[in-house]
Amino acid sequence: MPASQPPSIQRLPSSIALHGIEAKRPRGRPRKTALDRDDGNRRAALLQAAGALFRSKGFAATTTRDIAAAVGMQSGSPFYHFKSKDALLFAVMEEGMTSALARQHATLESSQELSSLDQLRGLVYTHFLVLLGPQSDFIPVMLYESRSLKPAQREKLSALQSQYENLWVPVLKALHASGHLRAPVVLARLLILGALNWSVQWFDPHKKASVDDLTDAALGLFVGGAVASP
Amino acid sequence: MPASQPPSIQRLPSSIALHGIEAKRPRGRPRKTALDRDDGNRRAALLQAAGALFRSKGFAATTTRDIAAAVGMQSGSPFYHFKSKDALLFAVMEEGMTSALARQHATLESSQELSSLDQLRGLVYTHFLVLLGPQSDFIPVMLYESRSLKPAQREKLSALQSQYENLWVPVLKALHASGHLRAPVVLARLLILGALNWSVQWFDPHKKASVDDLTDAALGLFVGGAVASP
DNA sequence: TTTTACCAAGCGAACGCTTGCTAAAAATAA
DNA sequence: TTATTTTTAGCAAGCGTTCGCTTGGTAAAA
Repeated sequence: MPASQPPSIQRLPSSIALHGIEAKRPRGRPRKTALDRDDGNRRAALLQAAGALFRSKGFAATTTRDIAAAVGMQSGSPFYHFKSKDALLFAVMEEGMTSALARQHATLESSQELSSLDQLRGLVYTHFLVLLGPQSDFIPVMLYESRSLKPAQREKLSALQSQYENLWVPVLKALHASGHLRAPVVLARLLILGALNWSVQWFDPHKKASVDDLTDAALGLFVGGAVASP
Repeated sequence: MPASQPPSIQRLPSSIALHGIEAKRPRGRPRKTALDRDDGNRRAALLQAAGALFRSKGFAATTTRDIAAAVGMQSGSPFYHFKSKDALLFAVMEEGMTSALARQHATLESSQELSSLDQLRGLVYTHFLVLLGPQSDFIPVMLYESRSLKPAQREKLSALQSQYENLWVPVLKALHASGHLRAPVVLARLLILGALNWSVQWFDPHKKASVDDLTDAALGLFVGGAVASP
């Protein structure tokens, strides 16, 4: 058995630790052969477990040991993949926000020729899916735990966040112009997103109301009895 | 170590100021005996400081030392007034919820003869005040930290909570019947309260929008473009 | 075909520090 | 005095994080 290794080993190659959403294999060489281990999945598993725990217990009340145990690791191991607990939180949020943005972009693109009203329906529906769909703890965590971030991280995230909010503005403006929306656009956006976001607190997939029902109710509430004057 | 605010004035018919939990103070003799627990302002100061800290940092991230320091005490002293950190959290929430209930009862009583629409306006306005008014960290704490409670405590609180929610139902039902509200009453209640509650996340008293503006916007959004009404 | 060198991935004990909470003593009224 | 409130000093548990070390595996040299 090889006894010991040279004294100065550079562990933790820093190029990997902080890499983005999808852990790419080291530059150049495709490292998969024969019995390829499930490699990149461990980092993703950590993200998902952390998301679920942060959501149900809160960030401060979740220990790194909890997270490790949830994916079958020992206490110190998550720190190979993430440099700190904070970094893990940030990664969860960034992942969620990036994915949500992409989904809403797709929604808007595919509803480009529809009425503003149907565009809003698309935004609302996708937003509900992002919040309440399967495996989506990431956005709720972002909504409820961003105070645990360091300022620099929060700044990065709120940039993504206002990008997301701005997607809604043109649609709401059009609805306001056509008389469907009877409230100042800025406040309307805040109130509407609030109503949707809050669903995280009470929505129960086992109850009868579906995401479709929610979408209908929301649209009825916000722009239901409208059209007003031509 | 600042934090003592000037005596804040309430803007609504309120003979029901922050009082809350059973006050067993014999009117004639203000003498304290063994059974007459402290009603001094130290306990209230602890409640208020805890509320502010729980709100800004979260329950788990707030230490009992933080709370003690905020009222100029040493680390062990809060435990003379509250038997545990949990009990302090519960007291904050119960105090807030009791006071909010009283305020809404008063609102409804004083608007009994008005139209359903104006009754809703009263409920919305008072709700905004409870959330955003001066010295009101109690309800936001309840909204965002109830997962930190023990089941027994949570149960007690959610009883108060559904009492609060049920105040809205008759008004919403009437509006639904008259065609002002275009969404199922139950979902409408959840969405509306969500929109209002979320304001805690973005409302800034230094910005131009006032609570009155918010109330107008909310009513416009929810029941704005509706049937012919006087 | 074997050896060598190296790698990513994870283990798990240990460290320094913070936490909620306690008990005794001290201070402050009544 | 006695009763109430606060300070003081600390404990035991738990926290995030570190670090020396092992493991399963690969690629290239021998």
